[in-house]
Amino acid sequence: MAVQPERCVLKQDMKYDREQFDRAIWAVVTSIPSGRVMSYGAVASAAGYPRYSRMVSKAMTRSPRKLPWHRVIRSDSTLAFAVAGEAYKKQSALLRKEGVKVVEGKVTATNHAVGMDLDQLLWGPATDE
DNA sequence: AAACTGACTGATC
DNA sequence: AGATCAGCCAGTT
Repeated sequence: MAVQPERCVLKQDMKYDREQFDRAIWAVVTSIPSGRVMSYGAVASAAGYPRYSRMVSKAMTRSPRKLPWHRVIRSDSTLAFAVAGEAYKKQSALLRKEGVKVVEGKVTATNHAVGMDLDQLLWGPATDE
């Protein structure tokens, strides 16, 4: 099905301002609770920038503060770094330390609800209770 | 300025 | 389930 010609809910003629964008992204990432994860796309949308999933990582890299970057994963629940790479291993370790189950580079459950369906695994301000 | 590059995604096969 | 693909959009060559 052809989902989304209508570009979700947000500003499609908004002007991209990096400063502002970064702040919004940092705020969302910071709000992800320990033991929960969120996809790049979900972070972007929650920040008010649907379709900007690819920019999320850039914004996080630019952050002067330490963000819980390890809680951001792909929408298919896999980790975004190269398998076996340093970052990949670090992320898995950090997540597991928070009670998140990571199997073969894939988050199978968070400590919020072990064994839930993939859809419900991703935490977001809009979908969380 | 044009081409190439990703810590991405949803659809399709 | 796993691989491919076109679409995505600013950043980097």
